[in-house]
Amino acid sequence: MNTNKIDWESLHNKFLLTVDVLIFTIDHEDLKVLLVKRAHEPFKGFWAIPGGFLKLKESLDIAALRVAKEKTGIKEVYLEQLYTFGALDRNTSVRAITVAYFSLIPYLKLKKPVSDKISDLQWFYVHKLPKLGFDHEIILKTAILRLKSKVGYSNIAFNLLSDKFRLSELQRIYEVILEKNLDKRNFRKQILATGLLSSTGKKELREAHRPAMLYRFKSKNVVYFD
Amino acid sequence: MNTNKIDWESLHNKFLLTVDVLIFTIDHEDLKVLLVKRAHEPFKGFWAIPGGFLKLKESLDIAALRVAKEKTGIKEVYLEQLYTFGALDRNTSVRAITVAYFSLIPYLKLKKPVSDKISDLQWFYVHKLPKLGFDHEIILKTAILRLKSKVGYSNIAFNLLSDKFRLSELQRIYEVILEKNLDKRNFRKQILATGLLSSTGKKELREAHRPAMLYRFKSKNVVYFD
DNA sequence: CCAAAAGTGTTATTGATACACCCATGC
DNA sequence: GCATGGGTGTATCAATAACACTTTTGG
Repeated sequence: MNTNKIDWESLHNKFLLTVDVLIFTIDHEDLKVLLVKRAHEPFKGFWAIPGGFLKLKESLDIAALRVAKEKTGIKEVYLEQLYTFGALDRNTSVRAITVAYFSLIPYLKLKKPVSDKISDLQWFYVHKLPKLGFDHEIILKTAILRLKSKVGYSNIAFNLLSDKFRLSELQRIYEVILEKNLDKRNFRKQILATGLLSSTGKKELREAHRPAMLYRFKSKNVVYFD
Repeated sequence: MNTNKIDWESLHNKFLLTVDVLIFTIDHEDLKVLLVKRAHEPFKGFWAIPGGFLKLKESLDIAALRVAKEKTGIKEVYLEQLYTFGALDRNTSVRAITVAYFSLIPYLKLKKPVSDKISDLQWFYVHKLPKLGFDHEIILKTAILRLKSKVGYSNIAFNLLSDKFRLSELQRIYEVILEKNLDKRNFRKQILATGLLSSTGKKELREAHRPAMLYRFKSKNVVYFD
């Protein structure tokens, strides 16, 4: 069997196969997602999850990484496959299958506002969303649910902070994702008990309160708890 | 934008998009998976996970259901999307993307041995597997892991039993999936505490021991615990 | 009466939750 | 000295884990 001999017509292979990437970050307010304003039909003018067509010589993971890099300018990002959406009515024109990924980015790595020129790329608070095209509201909800549940049994949320941080910052990340307040003492006990953090020994100064000890992650590799 | 005008060549859309379905059941021994012997290249003669090409007018879920029905003859099966596999080296010839699902079937619904004629369809204990084609060992491992973890926080395992059953049967299902023995008293306490079972009031007789109370699931809808 | 699976409660351990005050710094 | 967030320990409660004997039936 040779690639050249395949009769693609007969394989009923007329799908668009796209990879969409939900790019999340958490600022001092809330969870944010990066959206693009569509320049073409269908859903021209609507906001949508960034994505692209899968290339022939590209794995799904690499395609997702490419999209994430293109939009954020960051080379190393946390990426995880979310779900594949393939209902019949999810696109208005052509049959499209989308493999959705989500990505977590530390807010501090985004100092330069993402693509000044391209104003059709914009961060939105997930609780203040515009109208989205396609079935992207469903995809976004799926991603937020996954994030919320996975935070409970893994260290996935570490990927929303850069190397040095205060425990109170980490706690805020968890509070934003879980949408509830946590007890400071219990949080510290538990997070330190995982053994995944180490103190840098340094303290953050120049603020009008007692300086906080800075911690770092021993590794950002995802670890699953019981 | 009109479907007829799409230039499929230019979209680099030369993928095979398949839907593979891992069909599981548990007999008196262990967890089993249904495999097919491949009649054609690539991997001719190897055993593989049943699957098929996605049809143009068919959602992913429906495609998976079709495959599951074809192979088991059962209309209503539990199905769940597992993961989408799209590495470059997963197939020897053509670029193929596979959306994998898994399905759980009560052993008793399989009374008639699946497709007598088609001896290239066969159940295998997941701990006594033949050599599999493609990347199907990885897919299978992924599925087993998912099943194992999900049993811990959902009632997904209910789908491996038919309507009436003894608590000891249910316990065996859990033990097989978790690959460890459970304490009878604790298991009963916990499973009854979910409120998802109800006693039928009837007992199973004609066995050389004290007859067991038969239970049923109030619903097989998947419920997630904390 | 023997074999085989059904059924049943209590205790100990562990993990999760609730809760309030002093500390170090900048201004 | 006051405002601000940093840092710390204990007691209660809930969930989980460990553990052994009696019961009912068929043969």
